[in-house]
Amino acid sequence: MNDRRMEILDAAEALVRERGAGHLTLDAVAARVGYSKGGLIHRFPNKVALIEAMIDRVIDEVDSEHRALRAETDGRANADLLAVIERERRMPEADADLRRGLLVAAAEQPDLLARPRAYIAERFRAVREQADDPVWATLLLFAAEAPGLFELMGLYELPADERRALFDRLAALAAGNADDEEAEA
Amino acid sequence: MNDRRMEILDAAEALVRERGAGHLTLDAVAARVGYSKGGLIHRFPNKVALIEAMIDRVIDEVDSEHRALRAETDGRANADLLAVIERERRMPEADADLRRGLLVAAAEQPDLLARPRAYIAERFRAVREQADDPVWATLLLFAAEAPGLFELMGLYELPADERRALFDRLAALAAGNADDEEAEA
DNA sequence: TCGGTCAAACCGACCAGTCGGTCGGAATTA
DNA sequence: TAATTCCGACCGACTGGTCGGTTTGACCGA
Repeated sequence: MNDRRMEILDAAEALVRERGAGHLTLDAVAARVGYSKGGLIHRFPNKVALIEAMIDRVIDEVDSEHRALRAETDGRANADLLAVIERERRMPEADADLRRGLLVAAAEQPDLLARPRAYIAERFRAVREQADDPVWATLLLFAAEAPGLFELMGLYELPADERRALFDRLAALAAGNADDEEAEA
Repeated sequence: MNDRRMEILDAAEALVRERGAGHLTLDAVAARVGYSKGGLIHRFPNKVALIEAMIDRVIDEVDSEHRALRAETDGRANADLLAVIERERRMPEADADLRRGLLVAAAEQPDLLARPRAYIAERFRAVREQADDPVWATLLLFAAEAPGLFELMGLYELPADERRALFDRLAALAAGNADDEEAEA
C-alpha cells in the first residue's frame, strides 16, 4: 500500500534527478517502477497528485534534517539560524537536482508551491524572532540560503573551498555575537 | 527587420509574464504578435532560438543597468558589490516574473543557461577580486542576491520594510568597511 | 510613368509525435 | 464471491515544425 506509493515516488524522483522535470511523464514513471499507467493512476489519481506527494516527501525530509540539527543547537542563541546554516553547509548536490526538478515542475502549477512557501516562511519567521538584531539575522540567513538556491537553478556553483570558508564564517558570525558585528557602522 | 524581431520578443515576454513559461507556444506568440506561425518561424527558425533571443535581451538589459550603477560607484572600494546591491535593491517584481519564466523554460534545455551562468560567474569573480576580504564580500553578495532569487522562484517575499532595512544594512556594510565587521571573531 | 521581375516576408493547413487521462476487463487477494 | 489491484489499448488535446503557395515592395528597363 504505502510501500507501493513509496516505490512510485522513488522512481519519479530518480527520473527527475536523471533526466529533468520535463521527462517526468506518467508513462515514464510507470515503466520505471514496473507498473502500467493504469496501475500508476490507481495510486495517484493524476499527475498533480503525484508531484504533490513528491514535494511533501522532500519537505518532510528537509524538516526532519532540520529538527535533528536544531536539537543540537537548542539552547544557544540563534538556534534556528545555526541549524539552517549547518544544514545548508551539508546539503549534497544530488538533492539540488531533485529539488530543482520539483520546482520546475511546480512552477507551471504555482499552487503546488504553497507548501514549500509556507514552510520557508515559518522557518524565516522563527529565525528573525529569535534574533536580537533581526536584520542582521536575515542577512546571515539569506547568505546561507543563496548558494543552495544558485545551485538549485543551475546558475552558479561556489568552489568547494570558498564554500567552506563562507559557511565557516557564517557559523562563526551567527554563533558568537549576533548583533555587534557591524558596531562600527 | 530588427523591429519585427523585437515585436515578437515583446509578445513572447508578455506571454511568459502573464501566463507562465508553460504557455509559451509558437502558436500563442504568433497569435499575440499578429503573425502566423509561418511568419514567426521566418524570424526565429525554432523555439529554442526564440528563447535564446529572449534570454540575450534580458541579460543585455541587466548588464546595462549594472553598468549605469557601476559608473556611480566607480573609484570606491567594492565598487561592483555596491552596484550589485543597489541594482538588487531596485529590482521591480515585474522583472522577476519574466526571469522566472525564462529560467523555467531554460531549465528543460540546460545549455540555454550557459550565457546567464557565464555572466553571473564573471560578476561574482569581479566582486571577489576587488575585495580585501573575499569571504566577507561573498557573504554580502549572496545576501544581496538571495531576496531576488526567492522572489524569482516564488518561494518567499520579504516584507517591503524589512527588505529596505536589509539593503540599507548591506549597502552600509559594503561601503564603509569591507573587512573589519567581524573583527571580534 | 508603367509594367515586369524577383527575393524577402508572410500565410495557414497539415503532419507526426507526445502526453495526460479513460475504460473495460483480467488477475489477485481476502 | 466480492473487492481491490493492476493492465494496456485507446482517445483527444496540444505542440513543434514543415511546406507549398500568396503577398509585398524595391528595383529596373523601356
